[in-house]
Amino acid sequence: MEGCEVYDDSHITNVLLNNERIPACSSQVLDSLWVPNSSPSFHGSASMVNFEDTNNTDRPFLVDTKVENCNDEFDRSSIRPEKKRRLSPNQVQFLEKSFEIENKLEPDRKIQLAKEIGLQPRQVAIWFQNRRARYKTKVLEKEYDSLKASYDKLKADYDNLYAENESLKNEVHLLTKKLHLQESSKPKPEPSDPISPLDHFQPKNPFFSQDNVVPDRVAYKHDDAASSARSDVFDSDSPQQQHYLEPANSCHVFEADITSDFSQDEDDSLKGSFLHFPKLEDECYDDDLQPNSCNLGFPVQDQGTWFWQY
DNA sequence: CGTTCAGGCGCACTTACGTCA
DNA sequence: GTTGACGTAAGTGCGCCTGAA
Repeated sequence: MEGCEVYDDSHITNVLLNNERIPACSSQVLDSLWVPNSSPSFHGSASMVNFEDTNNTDRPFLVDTKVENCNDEFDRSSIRPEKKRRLSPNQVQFLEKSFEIENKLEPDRKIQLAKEIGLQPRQVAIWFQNRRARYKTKVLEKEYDSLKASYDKLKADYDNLYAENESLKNEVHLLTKKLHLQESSKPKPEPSDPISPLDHFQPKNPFFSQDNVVPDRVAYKHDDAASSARSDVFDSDSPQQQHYLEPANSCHVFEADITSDFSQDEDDSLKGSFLHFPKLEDECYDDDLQPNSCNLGFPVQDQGTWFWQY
């Protein structure tokens, strides 16, 4: 490896002397700092002492290093605190290359690396530890970005489908209204049938309501004239049409007919969600309710063939 | 063979320093 | 010269594993 000859101890020592701005201290001083039996916690820092800094911060984890014969006229400054030193670019480059090969350290490899770049094995271990943490953070950030992009795309798709669904529901409702108006113009049924089929149409349907008391449907009251005109056509007492009492949601238009087509099980399983369907005005992203907001009341088995096509 | 204990390691979290705008 | 943001070396605490007693 090309770096091997670069990172011998003497080189690192020279680097410290020349590049770490160590003033008139002899190499003896440095040698004293490389004593291998110093506290294990500070092997690394001991090799990276910054003699220029005379600020003595009270960091309990920093070993005070005696520096002898170092032009020191101040007694206090003869006791130097450990200072954190950045690894040199060459050391970092070497460690990076090693990290690319294998991001975990075997003990032998750690010692070997430490020798080659003139660091303490503990420093190498710490560097790998921090490097793994940084790598993990980057990976997590990438995954987050990817997931967020997926979410945004799905949400856009959902919003488009929701809008399309609303449009279709409105269309269905208008057509239904038209159909019933046509039927109402037909001859009256036999006297034996006291309740006209059209009577099933509850005036409480938001689009036909006259005595609408639900606050969020106040807007429909502006259409009182029209709805009162229809109210003489539609009877309001049919119990079969209680669904229309539900919150304003045009997707319930078909409910009466559809539920009659359901098997009993399907009916039971779906009733609850029909009865709790949220208002149109609500942003309805609830997972439990969402499917029903789009099914228009059609049987589930039918939806499978056309609704979830993508 | 099972248990205990020390030592090492990795990870998450934190602190403090160095650098730069 | 000061300050705040940011990157990073290193400390701390915890859990896990392993080998020796």
